[in-house]
Amino acid sequence: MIKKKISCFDLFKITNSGQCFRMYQLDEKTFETVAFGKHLIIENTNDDVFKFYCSETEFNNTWYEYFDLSRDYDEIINSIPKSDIFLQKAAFLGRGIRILKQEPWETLISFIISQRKSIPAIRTSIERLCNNFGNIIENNKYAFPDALILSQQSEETLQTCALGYRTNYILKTSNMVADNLIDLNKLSNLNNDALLEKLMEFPGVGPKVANCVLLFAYHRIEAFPIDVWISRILEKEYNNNFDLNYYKNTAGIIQQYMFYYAQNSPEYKIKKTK
DNA sequence: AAGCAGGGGACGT
DNA sequence: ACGTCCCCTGCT
Repeated sequence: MIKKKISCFDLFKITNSGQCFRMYQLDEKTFETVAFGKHLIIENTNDDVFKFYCSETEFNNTWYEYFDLSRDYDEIINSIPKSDIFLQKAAFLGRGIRILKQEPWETLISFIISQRKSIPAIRTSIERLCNNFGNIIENNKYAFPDALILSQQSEETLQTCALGYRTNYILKTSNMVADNLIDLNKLSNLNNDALLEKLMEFPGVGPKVANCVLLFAYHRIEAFPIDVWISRILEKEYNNNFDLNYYKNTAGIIQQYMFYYAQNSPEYKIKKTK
């Protein structure tokens, strides 16, 4: 176990930020996640003190980068202009969210699944995928299955993970990666535009999913995925006149604050037509 | 308690 | 620019 003092690190908000789907809250102060084939438990003992239940080597080699701990998020929040009242508000609410650096393969499949699904439904699908096809790590904890294993499954077998019409996307994408038509780990040296274009070669990957993979796996902080929640914000708060150029270097982080605000504010709950 | 609407889109037409 | 793809979840 190692103990760290970290500011701007809110595990509850990260768990519910919609960028990862395998992080769970165990009790008031304890969270767990599985990533990179490792199971991690973190305890938020008080204020900004955290206990990571892993070796120091594992912390340094895996989790430090995974949780983006080298970045100063307060500096980013402070750089938001006072005139942007909405973002001030959203950043205050979302303070503590960090942009995770997740595995490209897992992120790609997760966000293909995400289309037209609610977050709990996405979690269910991914959990079944891991339990059914992933390597066991320890009791009841399974790694995210690799492309080869998934490519060997039949449509019927994959359907047990409640993937719906996305089954075919995932099967084809798995085949492309298993056959090494696109090597996800070698895409890191592409610039944002080229990377986006490359990812969109996978079936079921359009601009939104590709931008999520850019941001949450390749850690391109400039990526700005626009989903239904963000477009509601851009319409309601900015009258569709949001100047993204102004926030170009931190667009992805700004996007997370917007998303979190939309998810947690009553005025953005889905309206029911009576 | 069953039935219905809607959900972090992409794709073919 | 539109309808359609599928199924889980949360509402009534």
